[in-house]
Amino acid sequence: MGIATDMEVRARDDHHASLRLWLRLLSCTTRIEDTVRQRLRETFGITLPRFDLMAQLEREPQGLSMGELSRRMMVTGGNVTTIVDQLENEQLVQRQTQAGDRRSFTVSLTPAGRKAFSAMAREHEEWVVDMLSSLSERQQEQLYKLLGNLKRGLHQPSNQETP
Amino acid sequence: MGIATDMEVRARDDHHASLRLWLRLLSCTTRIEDTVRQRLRETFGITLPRFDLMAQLEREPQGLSMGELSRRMMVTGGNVTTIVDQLENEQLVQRQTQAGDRRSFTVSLTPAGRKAFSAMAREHEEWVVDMLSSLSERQQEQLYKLLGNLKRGLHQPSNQETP
DNA sequence: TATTGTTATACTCTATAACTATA
DNA sequence: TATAGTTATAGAGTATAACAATA
Repeated sequence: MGIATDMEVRARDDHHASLRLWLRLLSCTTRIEDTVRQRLRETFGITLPRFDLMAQLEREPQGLSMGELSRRMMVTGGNVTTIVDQLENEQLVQRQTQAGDRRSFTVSLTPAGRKAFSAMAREHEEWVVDMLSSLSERQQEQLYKLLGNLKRGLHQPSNQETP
Repeated sequence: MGIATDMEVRARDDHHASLRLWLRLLSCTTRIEDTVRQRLRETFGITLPRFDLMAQLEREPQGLSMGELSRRMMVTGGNVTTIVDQLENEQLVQRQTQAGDRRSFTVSLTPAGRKAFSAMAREHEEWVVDMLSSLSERQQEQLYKLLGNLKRGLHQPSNQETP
């Protein structure tokens, strides 16, 4: 499984502060992500991509097309087909044909899927709350804001060919 | 390639603030990591695990055993064997037999490996500096400190069975 | 027996590309 | 022709387990 390399160990004194920051960011995230992944598997026998797909559907009770799922998950279509096939086998999601365009389906959670997802989401949230609990509410807010700035900065690839 | 799902879209109003923070953390990290991975491949034809292994060796000029590499990279031994095999084929690292214990080797960078790594590391650092450049120096410091707190908190699994 | 490392194998996640059926 | 989705395949990246050589 691997519970996260401590990549931060790579940082050396002569490295730029930004690099140290990045390695620390990577190290924290990987550690949390690996824990979540492992617990989702152990507790619910589900993988992160499948959990994510169900989360997408939970937000859209009216359902989503395969293409829209593919776009939202930033994953190519073939992969969505595979995940939906699995979840459909377990009767957690359903494909419904669309009137109007017979090439396309609407995928949505089944009642069983909604129920299963909500149990998983509850646990998942507890894990995350617990793992972040070493930061005060105020610190979490600060972190949230800083990451917001970072994220906005990443939006434009920031390849400003220095003129 | 995939340049990072925007997982943050999963966050909903009724979700705990910690969950939103986690999704944002994941989203930022994934986006940077995917970019780095892609550029390492395009620019140097190298994967992240191979880059990481070379980084480990660069920090230890006297070399490391396979087992120690496996521990530091938090990856099982078979995988280290594969990576070292590849890098040895390209003459970037070398295995040297140890006097004293003939089961074990010392792996270290060759001069060519040192040279190649230092060129890659320089570029890599530039990419990172650029991607983080939307944050001021002061903001980066703040972020670094907050993540330090978080990381310390993660060290003990924080499974404090609430009494 | 225990340890170091290798080999063989499998599974998850992702991508690309050829294909089918509609439109 | 173009689009929605599927199938087939490949390649990272990881794990486990059986194995060989040495301690």
